[in-house]
Amino acid sequence: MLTLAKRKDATPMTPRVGLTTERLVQAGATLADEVGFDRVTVSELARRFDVKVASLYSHVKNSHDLKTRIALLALEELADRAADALAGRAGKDALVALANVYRDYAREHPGRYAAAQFRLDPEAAAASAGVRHAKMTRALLRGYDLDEPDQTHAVRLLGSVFHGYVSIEMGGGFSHSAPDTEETWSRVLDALDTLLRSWPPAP
Amino acid sequence: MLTLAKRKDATPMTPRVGLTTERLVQAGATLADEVGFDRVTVSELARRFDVKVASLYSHVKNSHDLKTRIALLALEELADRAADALAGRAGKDALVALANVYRDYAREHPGRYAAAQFRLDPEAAAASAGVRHAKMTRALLRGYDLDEPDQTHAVRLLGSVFHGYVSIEMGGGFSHSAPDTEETWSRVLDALDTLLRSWPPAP
DNA sequence: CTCTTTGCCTAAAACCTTTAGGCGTGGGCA
DNA sequence: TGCCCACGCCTAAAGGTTTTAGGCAAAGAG
Repeated sequence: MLTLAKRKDATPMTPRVGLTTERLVQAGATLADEVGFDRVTVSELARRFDVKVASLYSHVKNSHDLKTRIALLALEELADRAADALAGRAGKDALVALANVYRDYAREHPGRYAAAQFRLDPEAAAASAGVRHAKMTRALLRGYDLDEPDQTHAVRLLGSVFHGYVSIEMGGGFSHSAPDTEETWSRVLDALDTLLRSWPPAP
Repeated sequence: MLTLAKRKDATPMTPRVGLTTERLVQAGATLADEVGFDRVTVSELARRFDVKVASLYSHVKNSHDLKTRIALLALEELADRAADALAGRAGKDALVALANVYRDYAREHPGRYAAAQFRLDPEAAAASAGVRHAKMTRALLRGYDLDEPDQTHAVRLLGSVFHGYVSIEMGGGFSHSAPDTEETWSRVLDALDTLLRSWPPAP
C-alpha cells in the first residue's frame, strides 16, 4: 500500500500535498503493480493522494497521458536493468542475463510490465527507451557471429521469445501442464543459444 | 460498420430486436476489430443494436463476461483456422502454415486477436480452446523428432515466438527499422525449423 | 381467451473523466 | 516588512459507463 499524506481533518486550508507529474507517475506505477495496469485510474490516484480528482489534471493531461508516462517509466526501468545485467557479460551468459531481466521484472512488477506493453503513439514510442532495448539486444548479439540482416532478424526473434514467453507465463498460459516453467525457460535459452551459434544461412 | 435493426421511430412498442448472447458476442467481436478490444463496451454495443443498455444485461452477466465470451470466440476461431491449416501438412510446411494462421488472424482481426490475449479466469481458461491450441502445436511437432519433456518445451517455445512476434509486430514494435518484417518472419520460421530439427539435448 | 414467459424499457445509484473557474498561501520583489 | 501574483488544490458541473431493480406489453402455451 502507498502511504501518502492524509488530510482528512478539519484544518480549513492545509498545506499542499506536493503533487508532481513525477510523483503521480511513480504512484501510478505502484498502483499498477498492486491492482493491475488496466485498473490504474486518475480517480484512484487522487484517492491515494487524498486529493480531489481535478487536481491531478494540472500535472497530467489526461488518463491516456498518465498511462503513457507509466509505460515510459517501465521501459526506462527495464532498460536500466538490462544495461546492468549486460555489463561485463558476453555470449550465452549475456543472453541468459538479459532474458532473466525481462522475466524477473515482469514477476516483480506485473503492472509495470503490462504498462511497458501499452500501445504508444509514434511520437511517444520514438522518445521511449524502446531504442535502448533494441541496441542492447544488438550488443548481446556481438557475442555471436551474425551479420546484417541476420542480426536484425535475431534481434526480433529474441524480442519475440522474451516477450512472448513472459507474457504467456504471466497470463497463466503454461500453468496446467507437466514440466515446470523453470525447466522450460532454461531449455528455451539453451535452444536459443544453440540457434544463434549456428544461425541458418539465407536460402 | 454493423448494420442492425433500427427502431427510432414513434411506433409505440415495436417488435423485439432479437438480442441473443450469440449475437451480442458476435457484434462485440466485430466492434473489437473496428475500434479495439479495450473499447468494447456494453454501452456501445447497445447503441449499435439501438437498444437500451440495461437490455443487454439479460444476455450477458456484465462487461467482464462479455469480454470473456469474445475472447473465447476468438480462441475458438483461431483453433478452427489452425486445424484447417494443419490438415494434410507436416514438417516445416505445417510449421509455416500454423505460424501464418496466427499472424494472419491478428492482421485480419486485430480486435479479436487482442481479445484472445484477454486474461481468462482459471475456469474459463480450462473451458477455452487453449487446450486445442496446445494439442495442435504438439501435433505439428510430430514432424520433428522430439520426446518428452522436450516436446513440451518446444510447444512453449513455439507459442512464445508466435505470440511474441505477432503482438510486437501489431504493436508497431518492428516498424522503424530496416529489413521488412516479411523477411524477418520467414527467416525466423527457417530458424525455428532448423532448431526443431536439431534440438539441443539436455545438459 | 387467459396465463405465463420473454424481452426490452424506465429509473436510479455509483463511479470515472474532463473542463472551467475560484481562492487561499507562499515566495518574490520592493 | 509588506504587497502581489502565480501556483496548487478546490468546487461545480456535464457527460459517459456499469449494474441492479422493477415494469409492461407482446408472444406463445394450454
